[in-house]
Amino acid sequence: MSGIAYPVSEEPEVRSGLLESLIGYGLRRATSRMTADFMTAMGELGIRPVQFALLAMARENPGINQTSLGRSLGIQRANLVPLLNELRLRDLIERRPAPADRRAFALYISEAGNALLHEAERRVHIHEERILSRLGAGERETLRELLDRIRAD
Amino acid sequence: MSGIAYPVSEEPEVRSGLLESLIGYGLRRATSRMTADFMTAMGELGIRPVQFALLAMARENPGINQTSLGRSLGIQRANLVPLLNELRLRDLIERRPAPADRRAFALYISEAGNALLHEAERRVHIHEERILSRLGAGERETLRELLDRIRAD
DNA sequence: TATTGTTATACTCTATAACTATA
DNA sequence: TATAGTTATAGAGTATAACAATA
Repeated sequence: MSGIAYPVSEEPEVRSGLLESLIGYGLRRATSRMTADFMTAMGELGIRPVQFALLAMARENPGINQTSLGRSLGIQRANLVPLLNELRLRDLIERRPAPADRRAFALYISEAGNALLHEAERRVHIHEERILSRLGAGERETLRELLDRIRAD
Repeated sequence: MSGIAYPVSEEPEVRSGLLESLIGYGLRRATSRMTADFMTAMGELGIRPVQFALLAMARENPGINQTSLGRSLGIQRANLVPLLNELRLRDLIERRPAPADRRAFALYISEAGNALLHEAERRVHIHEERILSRLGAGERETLRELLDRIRAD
């Protein structure tokens, strides 16, 4: 007997049976690939996923405050501070005193932020189309819905 | 007109239409919740997702080397070093000279590693059952398969 | 008393470049 | 020349505790 035959010049296959059976592992790997391609898609725009999310939320919720913004994105208030500082330094968002609460700030996307988000959005759609090319429209909707049910508490 | 009526003592709903339409965002949020609950499930075992994956791979692929291990998990060789050092310090994995290549090491899960992985695996299944309770068996299989298609290149 | 925003800090994950010893 | 493992380092994500100003 010559033992197990492997294809010439390939190493023995690596097993990962347990991991492949876990949804959590599949989620991690899929998210990792998605994030890497997101960064490629943004290229010189210098927009990471978090920043894209912040700009999108600022556009859709003009005047939102930091606590509410953080809660809706799952980002802690403390971690939001440097993220928003960077966006303000780049003049992508603006901050004004909140009218009814002198502790809080009202956040707004700027003109430049709107323009950048518009281009980023265009690229995100190309990016998602590229990564999800193996999924039909119905499958994408199914996936979105299943992911939502995992997120919900 | 009194304006839009909100439920008493709740803040106005936050919109996130764009983000909710993106699979990438759904993946990030679902992974985030999954990871947090994974950590809770492991409790005092002190096992993070990466370490769980390393132990599982070492168990299923006795004698695997670091490069091959890293490639199959999507971890760079350089980042693997401190991770494996920690597992070796805790006597969860062992390293021996690779028989056919004096540059390489052969990795093996230890007795203690096997015992710990066994308990971790038990908890992981409880954890996945808890998070995926809203998904039927067919839906879980569908999700696994869709995630695999996203991971593939 | 509770909440908003902030600072400081510590861990972890990820990416890159450069080195050594072997192949 | 290429590969296995290592070191060093830097950027980014995430978590906690504590504080000042205001509610």
